[in-house]
Amino acid sequence: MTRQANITIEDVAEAAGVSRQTVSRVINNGPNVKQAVREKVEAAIAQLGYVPNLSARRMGGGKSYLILAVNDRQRTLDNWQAGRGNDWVDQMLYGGMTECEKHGYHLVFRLIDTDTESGIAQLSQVIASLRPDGVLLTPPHCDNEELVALLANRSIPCARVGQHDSADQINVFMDEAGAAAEATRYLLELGHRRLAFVAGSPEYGNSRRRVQGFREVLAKAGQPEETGLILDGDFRFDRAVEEIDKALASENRPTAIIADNDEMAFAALHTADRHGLSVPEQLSVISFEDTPGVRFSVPPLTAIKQPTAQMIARACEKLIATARGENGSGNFELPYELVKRATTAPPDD
Amino acid sequence: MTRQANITIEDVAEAAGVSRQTVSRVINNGPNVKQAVREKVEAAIAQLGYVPNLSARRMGGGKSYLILAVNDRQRTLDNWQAGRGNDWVDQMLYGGMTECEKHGYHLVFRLIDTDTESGIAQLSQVIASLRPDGVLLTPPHCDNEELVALLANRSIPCARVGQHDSADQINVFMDEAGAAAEATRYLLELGHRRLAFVAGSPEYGNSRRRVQGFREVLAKAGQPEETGLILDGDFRFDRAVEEIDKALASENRPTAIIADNDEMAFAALHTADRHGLSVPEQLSVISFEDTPGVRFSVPPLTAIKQPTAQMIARACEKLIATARGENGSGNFELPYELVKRATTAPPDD
DNA sequence: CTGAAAGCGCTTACAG
DNA sequence: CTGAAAGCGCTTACAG
Repeated sequence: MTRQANITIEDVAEAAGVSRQTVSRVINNGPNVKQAVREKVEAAIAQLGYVPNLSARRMGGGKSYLILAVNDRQRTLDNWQAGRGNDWVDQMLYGGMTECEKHGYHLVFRLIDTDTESGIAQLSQVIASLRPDGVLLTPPHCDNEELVALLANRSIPCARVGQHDSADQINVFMDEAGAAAEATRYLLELGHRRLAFVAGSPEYGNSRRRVQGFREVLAKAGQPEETGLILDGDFRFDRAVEEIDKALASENRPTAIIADNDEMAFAALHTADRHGLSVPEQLSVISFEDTPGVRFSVPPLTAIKQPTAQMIARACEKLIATARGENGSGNFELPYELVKRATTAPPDD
Repeated sequence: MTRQANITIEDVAEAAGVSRQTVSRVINNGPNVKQAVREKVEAAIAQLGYVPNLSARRMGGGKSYLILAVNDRQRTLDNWQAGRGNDWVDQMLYGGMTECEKHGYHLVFRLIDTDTESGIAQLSQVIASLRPDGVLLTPPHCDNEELVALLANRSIPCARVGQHDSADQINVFMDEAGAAAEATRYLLELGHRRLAFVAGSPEYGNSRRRVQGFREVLAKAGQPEETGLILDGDFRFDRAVEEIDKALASENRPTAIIADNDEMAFAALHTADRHGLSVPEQLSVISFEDTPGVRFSVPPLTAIKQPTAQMIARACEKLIATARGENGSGNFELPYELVKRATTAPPDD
């Protein structure tokens, strides 16, 4: 093991008997290097244990080899603080780090406010400081056109995870409306006729798309208006309990509930219990997330499993391709899965 | 909002009518700047929306404003892949990101192999490339003297989270032996006389310390040798099931089990069920972690709650202090907590 | 208290 | 196919 620190491109050049420039070509896989020279340089690099200094590369006008992954600040912090875990973040890191590593990139994870004004300030700050080669926006930031415009203005490639079909960019998503539709059809097939959808925040485009998928299936099935109740949640337990409580207390209470996330699905379980309704016999529940708690819940929740890690990985891949001068933009849809567990069954009555 | 991109120190200097040097003094809170000049510069910075370029700062010989947080590669990846969540990582990010942000630092999270040879290679790689101002090592890396030596050799401050009392460094930890002792005493007080401790990997110093705390309490209580059974686990479910299975099948089966992590505690719950033993009536279980799944498990697990986020935050704080030229080294013990839930009770027989 | 100079380790045009 | 020059945006000594 070579213990000597701070080996520079100059050291490699000297050891290989070439110019600094040629070494640069080799480490950047540039053209115009004779095979013999390339090998000599590579040998010197290996022998000295040379690793290019990222800051210098960036300063030289090259790339930063940094991908910035941005997530919703308040929700992430809340989840962490409550010790609730945060599977979405875990899967972001999983998909993002492994993909970045593959290409010699580093992933920097950041939390940014949902409020547009401070979000803009925070994002400007971090991109000015880090100068990432690409920025990855997740919900709800992926729906924020001001953030997207800021990035465009600074000529930083942007990947929107959870955003559909916006032009000239990298959009990675799953078919949210389709997933909601599939969950709805499944409940219909089980025989349910009074369904409720506990929506998350309308700030999230995905929430809107799911509500839409839910509605369309019911309309197509020729169900009357009151078949599909929309409850206005905000992704949180307490608010969901309130809304579900009212719904279950009504005369024509729903026999099945689709929740926009796990926390609200737990709220459904909780509220059903308070109303003395057994799950799934008297109330079916489907969640729109599939975090670890879901599988351990009692009973284990039927849920839509999102391809989070895969979406983030794809976004990073396309961002890196773009940084390399290839055209990475496009729309990439990844498959979800409806995982049937123990909270869904035909209605009792 | 100033949309102009790439504002440099030169622009600020010009706007404020001072030299680049003076601006540098202001942004680095250096001495020797007249109040009036400082204010003029600060106004220019605010007006232009100037944010220093990190790469340039590093290149100029300054700090990188990067803290590298290192975690066990294989275990982290396994947890993520299994969709099991990873509360330790979440809490690392929570404590690390918030603390780093406070000081204008960025946290970079990295996975490094436990195997010393590739671990060394990966760590050299990433520090040569990123040049962080400090590196934070978690178990089991915090116990790896080669890694610590590598960092010392490169003059990069190192904080060991989970390492106790190593000289001349930043060590942050909780009293692992004390926590194991407290859990053990609690079981003894409940009336248990045949206890088992499912140990994690001996690669982890903390595992060894806990086993020690467990043994000492039993010895002090004058319990005979066979009172405290040590089961050799490896933190994983399957292996723990095997070991616990054997223990529960024995004639003098333990009436209480302390597991070195949640997964093995779940294994205890699972195995108890297979043996027709009810928890806590016929078997008490205490876990040495307190991840979200634990609170949702049936029954909810009694557990030692580790101050993970706080330890990481403290480590970052001390690393940043050291980077600033202050002496951050020392030993910092943070408090744990025994959270009593539903898996512990007096023994039945 | 303030500024002019040198240099960090690269890459990007530009020559040859 | 290869090299010499310039420059990226800062900070660190060094002058004054």
